[in-house]
Amino acid sequence: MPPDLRLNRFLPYRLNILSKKVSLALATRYQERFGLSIPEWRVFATLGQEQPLSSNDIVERTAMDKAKVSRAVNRLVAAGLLDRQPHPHDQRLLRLSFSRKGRDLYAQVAPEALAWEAQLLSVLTDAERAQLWALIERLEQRVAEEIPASTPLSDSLD
Amino acid sequence: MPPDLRLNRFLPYRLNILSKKVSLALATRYQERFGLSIPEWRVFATLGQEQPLSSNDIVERTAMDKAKVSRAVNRLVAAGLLDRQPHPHDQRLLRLSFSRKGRDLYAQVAPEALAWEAQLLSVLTDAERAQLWALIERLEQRVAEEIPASTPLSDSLD
DNA sequence: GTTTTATCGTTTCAAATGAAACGTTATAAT
DNA sequence: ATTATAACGTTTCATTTGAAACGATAAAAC
Repeated sequence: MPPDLRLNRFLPYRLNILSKKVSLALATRYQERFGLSIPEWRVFATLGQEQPLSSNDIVERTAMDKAKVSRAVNRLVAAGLLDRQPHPHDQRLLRLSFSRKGRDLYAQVAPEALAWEAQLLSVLTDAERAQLWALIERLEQRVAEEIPASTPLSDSLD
Repeated sequence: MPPDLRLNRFLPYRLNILSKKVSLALATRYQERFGLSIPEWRVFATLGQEQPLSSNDIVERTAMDKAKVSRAVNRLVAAGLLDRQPHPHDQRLLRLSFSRKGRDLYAQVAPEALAWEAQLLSVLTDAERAQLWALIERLEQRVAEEIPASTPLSDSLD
């Protein structure tokens, strides 16, 4: 008797596919309209929340590899979207923040990202949306117990 | 006024993190206990559903790149887990199926994967689990509308 | 029947990835 | 104070990646 593992009812599989599709759909827009790669967008959006931030802060908040963050930050600085200053009290840290140009771009990108998300979530009722967040929360907390804290979540895992 | 994009309430972001964590937790087990990488596991599990399958069938079912599938299949064949035969009526196709060894391994791996998933899902009630599947289904269908059909879902997208 | 055109799986190659080593700066231990 | 240890961000380098080119087979067009 074969074990009853149906892939389309296997959570890791379905989550992976869903997550990829969502990322792909959104990434296409970032790329085409604003020239941002995914890692760049992640860094950029993170700074949209809170500024200034060190590279390491971004690593923690995005679960990206620090080399990847370093490269994305460099590209964003080179593109004139971020300012990078040394931290006054700790020379190891960077103080990353939006440049004027970065702030302007964020003001364009963020509403569009939100609108896109709203459109996606419009297939759900308010109650279902609330459920969704609750479920994600619970699952993430549960799975985090199995992972040594602060393990970088590499891309090669899916 | 800054746009109100809170990343921990932004679905693409949360899905990506959750998906990565789940994959990481599970991948660690596959790797340590059975020596299977993620792409290998994906191919392997897909064949667990249905046999024989061509490489292309696997590409369609897993949303993996065909080069990646090709390489994973080669490794699995080299490891003696799969049999690869030419298709009798179409020389372009391969007929991939479990070898004896592959079937034995699957009989070991699959129940463990299911048990792990059950443990993860044990934080949810039956009703919540049903909700989860329904939500995933709806979202995936919705987002699929924005993606040109059969776009390969590359890893670099997260 | 011959010639396109399409499909399948592999291979090639440039780009992206991430583990580890590194230089630099800060903190802890003695 | 000196020394050892740790943290931050960059760089190096071997591996993985996927887009495109490829050879081989099949189907379609003519």
